[in-house]
Amino acid sequence: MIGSEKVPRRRSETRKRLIAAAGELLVEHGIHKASIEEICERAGFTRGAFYSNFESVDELLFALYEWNIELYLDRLEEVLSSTAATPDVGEIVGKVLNLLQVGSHWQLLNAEFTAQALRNPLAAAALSEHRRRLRERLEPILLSAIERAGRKPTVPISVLIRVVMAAHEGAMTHSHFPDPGAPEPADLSPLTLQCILSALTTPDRQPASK
Amino acid sequence: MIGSEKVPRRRSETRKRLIAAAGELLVEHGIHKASIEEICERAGFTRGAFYSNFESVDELLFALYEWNIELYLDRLEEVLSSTAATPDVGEIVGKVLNLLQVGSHWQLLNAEFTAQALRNPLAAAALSEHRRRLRERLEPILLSAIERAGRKPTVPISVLIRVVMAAHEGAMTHSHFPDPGAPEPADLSPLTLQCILSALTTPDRQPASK
DNA sequence: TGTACATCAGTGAACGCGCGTTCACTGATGTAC
DNA sequence: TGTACATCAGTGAACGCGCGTTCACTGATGTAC
Repeated sequence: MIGSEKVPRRRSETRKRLIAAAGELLVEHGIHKASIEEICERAGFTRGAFYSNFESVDELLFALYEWNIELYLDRLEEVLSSTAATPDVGEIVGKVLNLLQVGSHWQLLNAEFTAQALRNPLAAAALSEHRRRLRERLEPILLSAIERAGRKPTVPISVLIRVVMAAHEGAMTHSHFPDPGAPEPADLSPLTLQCILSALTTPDRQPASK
Repeated sequence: MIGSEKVPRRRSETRKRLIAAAGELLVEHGIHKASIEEICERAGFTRGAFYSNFESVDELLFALYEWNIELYLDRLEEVLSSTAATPDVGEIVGKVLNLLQVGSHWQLLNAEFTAQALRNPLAAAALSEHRRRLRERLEPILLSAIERAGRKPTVPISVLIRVVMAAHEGAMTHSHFPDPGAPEPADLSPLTLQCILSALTTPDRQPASK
């Protein structure tokens, strides 16, 4: 009985190392340039180990994406527990969304998976599902932050959260390629979120903190 | 003298066909899965023609991106000339930006190049330059549309245009992966742009049209 | 205008290697009795 | 507790092909005289 857990545990450890190696290589020079041999070498296995754990490269890619979604959501939990007391709506939203994007790793993954999802329906479904889970988690936070600021949404909260997430993603992406000529805000996200929140909420009562 | 133009003209035709073939294959299954052989076959050449025209696959990819930027800007000109009379700010901006994104071809290119730009500084520079050119072209249009609506920006126009473009890109990307569960607006872009324009402009005088 | 020569874009055969895929195997771990 | 057997994760050698890269070539086009 202990044994029957031990074998799969080792097996899943191998999967994890292969997935992690694939993730590193994706960041370094893109998934599609990474060979199975390279992934296995990086993970400290021979190529046979790959075929013993995965059917195809695509299966590995999906596993990689799923794994990163879990990481993403885990980090979200962390961030939320440490910012719950922040009163300002724009600030909390920006903080939450930004802390998840430290470095460009997630953006790289996101860009590659978006490209994949635009032509592969299975990948598209995975991406939709990921966003759905993220929205689900963010909705109550956003709503309560808006309430604490003494405002209320003028559109359904589900619409508001989608607009916020989409605009934030665009702002993050664009912020990574700043205009060398114009000395503008390095990060467009706070301003963008502020626009959306002020346009799609309206004063309700006095802020709770006052 | 005529001849000295004729030879390069034929040569550039070959380049064009190779670039076009690479574009088709990028849309179909991603650039990195396309082999030089496949690109040449699609274009109706043998592999030698590739090496006669390009140093490397990367050079071809850059050419592909440049070529699409030209297409993009050309289509922009067309769209602008046919919508110049539209009075509503949000409408004109949305129309202009949306018409450029018919189908998902441009989004696919954009996603792949964004991924590339996140790790390759040369690609990043190309992307920045492309956005700069697009902004340059859009700025006066946006400004005059805002003026016609009797409003004026509350932030520098260069900031406004960046926020608009970034938010629109995010909205377009997210709109491609709708939530199967929620019956929400299929296209998030109009609402998003409306938010930004109402938050970052203020009434100036009566609208010109009234 | 005609002949001989030069240029050069694209051909297609040949080379060879990187790497995907397979598979008989090893040795560690678990199970039966 | 010990012996014999079963399972199964990962090994590593072998196969072979797809494809990147090279290069001597062909034939079309241009140039000189």
